[in-house]
Amino acid sequence: MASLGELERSVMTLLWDSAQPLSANEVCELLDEDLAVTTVLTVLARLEKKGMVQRERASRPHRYASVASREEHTVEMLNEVLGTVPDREAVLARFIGSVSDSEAAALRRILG
Amino acid sequence: MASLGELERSVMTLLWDSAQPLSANEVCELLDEDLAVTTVLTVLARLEKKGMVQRERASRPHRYASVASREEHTVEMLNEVLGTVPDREAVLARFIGSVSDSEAAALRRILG
DNA sequence: AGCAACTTTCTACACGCCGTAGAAGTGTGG
DNA sequence: CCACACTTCTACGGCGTGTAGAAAGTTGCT
Repeated sequence: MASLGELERSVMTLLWDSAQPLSANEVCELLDEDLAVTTVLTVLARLEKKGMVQRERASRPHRYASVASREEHTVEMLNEVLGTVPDREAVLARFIGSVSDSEAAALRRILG
Repeated sequence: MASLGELERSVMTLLWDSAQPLSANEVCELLDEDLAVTTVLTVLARLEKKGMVQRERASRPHRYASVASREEHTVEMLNEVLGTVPDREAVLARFIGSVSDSEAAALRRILG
């Protein structure tokens, strides 16, 4: 269970794209919506509880960073989806049948 | 958006595994929990609204069948997950790096 | 030390989804 | 036409999420 709401995802996207951990205020400014900083703090706390961000409590203001990279997290999601079926390979076969030629080529390359 | 709750998933599983369309009563009996038929009907109606089941309104009782196979649906889910990220291939690369040897072999076979 | 400004925590509310099902409505075989 | 089976309508409670004010905590300055 690591699915994200819309705002949660926006926040994660910022953290994923940032080289540095960010403060709640920085996140708040980078999000271009007009949100109270407490809203952002709530979301960050929830993401922390979900294990998706870690917070440096030492520094003031606290700084937040993603625990896993976007790719790692997305792979987890893929595996979660694949975990709902009895036959992963059947699904993967069909998935591969549905991707573009160039992506199929990329997959072949990756698989060596 | 075609994510499923727990009961919804149980119902879909029955429909996916059934060769024939099923009535609400049949679903209710096959689910081994002790649910009211109206509960099952509600869930089936919601699944219909989500576009996941189709209902034969002609026959009485109505019979319900899945619209897409389990594999088709799951592939849709995979694509939904992959749609949340700007670089599908980066995720797929990492995914492939995470699968077992035998599954990697299967993927190679599928890719031809 | 004491205040001002900033930051964090606590609490809360609304909304939508889901599990759950009773009450009321509708159709059908005898 | 009536009992029975089936369906629709309505509803409620819980949970996740977006949203944020009020209150509490911290820090730096004078």
